[in-house]
Amino acid sequence: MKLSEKNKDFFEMVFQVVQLIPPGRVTSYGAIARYLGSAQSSRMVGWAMHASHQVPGLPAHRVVNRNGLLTGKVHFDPPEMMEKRLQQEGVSVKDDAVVDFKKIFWDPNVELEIK
DNA sequence: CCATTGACTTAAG
DNA sequence: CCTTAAGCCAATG
Repeated sequence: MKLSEKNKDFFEMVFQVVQLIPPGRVTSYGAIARYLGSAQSSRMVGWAMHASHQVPGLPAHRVVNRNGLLTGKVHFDPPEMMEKRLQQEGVSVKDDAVVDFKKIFWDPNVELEIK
């Protein structure tokens, strides 16, 4: 093995965490970033999500911003699919924002435990 | 190679 | 409540 299977570390990690998000729950870019050790580089998580198109079955709709707003909904096939899926999983969305966001917030740092 | 942008976040006014 | 500014790192032109 040489320098072939590197790169994508961050992306892979993001995808894994996103897929680990349980139904009816949501998380934020910052939380994922922190879990990955990028703490303040929540933007990179966003970029990773931008590349999520190469990962089918990725529940990107469960990832919202710190405000619980569906900021990335416009990047979905039909933008309304994001909130649609969330509602489908039992997550109430109002005005492009997740209702009781704090309650259904899923923090990988907590749920996946910190070591 | 430099400049701009981006699915973010926090702080300050 | 809304606007600016700055920090962060990668991708794109």
